[in-house]
Amino acid sequence: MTDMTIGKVADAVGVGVETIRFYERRRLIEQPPRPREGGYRIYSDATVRRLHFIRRAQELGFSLKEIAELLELRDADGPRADASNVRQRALAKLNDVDQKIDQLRQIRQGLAALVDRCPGQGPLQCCSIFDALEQTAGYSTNIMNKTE
Amino acid sequence: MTDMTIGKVADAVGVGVETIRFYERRRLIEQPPRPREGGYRIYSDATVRRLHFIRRAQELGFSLKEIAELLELRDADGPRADASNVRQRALAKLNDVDQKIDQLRQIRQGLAALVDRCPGQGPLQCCSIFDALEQTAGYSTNIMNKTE
DNA sequence: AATACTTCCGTAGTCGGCTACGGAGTCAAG
DNA sequence: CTTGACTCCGTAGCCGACTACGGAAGTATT
Repeated sequence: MTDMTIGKVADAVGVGVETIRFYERRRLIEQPPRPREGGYRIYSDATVRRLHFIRRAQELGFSLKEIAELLELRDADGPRADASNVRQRALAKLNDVDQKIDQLRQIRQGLAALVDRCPGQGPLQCCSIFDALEQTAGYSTNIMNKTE
Repeated sequence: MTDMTIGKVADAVGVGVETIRFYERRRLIEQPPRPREGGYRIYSDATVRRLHFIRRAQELGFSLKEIAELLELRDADGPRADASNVRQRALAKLNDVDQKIDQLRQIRQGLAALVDRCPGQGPLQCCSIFDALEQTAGYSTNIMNKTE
């Protein structure tokens, strides 16, 4: 594996160079070691993986702040980690995640219902996609019943 | 139905007054009729429904820009309005959502395992758990939601 | 060695989506 | 008719997450 300088890492992870430096400033990753002051940053595999994690988690709807918390949880691996604290935070996160999943399920259901009711061709007046979304009432989406 | 002034509408739709004016500036809704210059805005049912639509669509993961496009499509009420276009967007979103749910399940599982294996004391060493998210390989969900 | 490319840094700008401010004008209840 | 809540408007600020700039210095290529 060649020296992973910032540009290569950026390509590998699928983000911009500036974004990586931005994450560094935000303390999401450490500044990687460099040969002498002012040299180029050389990234370890671990850091590259960490960056992958950050992107994935972001795709999942976690904010950078939340991601920092998740990473902290993992970093708490070690002799000084206060396990009960970690456990508690893990539980809290688990809760968050469950909520997110629920929310996404609702969204999914809504979209599925829309797709289902939308003919996919012809003028829009025949497409009830908008009607469903205009309902004042809350989530009374009974149209769909087979989400899984 | 009483005169729907902006505050009532805001309450009904579940957004702030400023948000409605913001949507107006963004051309998501028209400025509603008012009794003489400088009077209060009085909202029609249609506009209130439109606002509901906007909120719902947002919950479904559409950005304001995308919503504007959807509304435009509908406003172009007539032979040129193409439902398949709308349907396709919805399908794309549905796909995104499904992927997100899958990944969240992975995280959930990881967190659950973490909680499970960490009894609340002692050092942690259960943290290869987030590995799934660190995988380099694989698809890259388009976080930016660029549907084009 | 000369050239070309990459990275360095700090600061500033952008974009989406609101949210706040403040001093007027409007309207409905008492 | 006064009071007080609501609304008017424009502009400014905020937050999150980047993205751009530009000149200097570090590497790589030939």
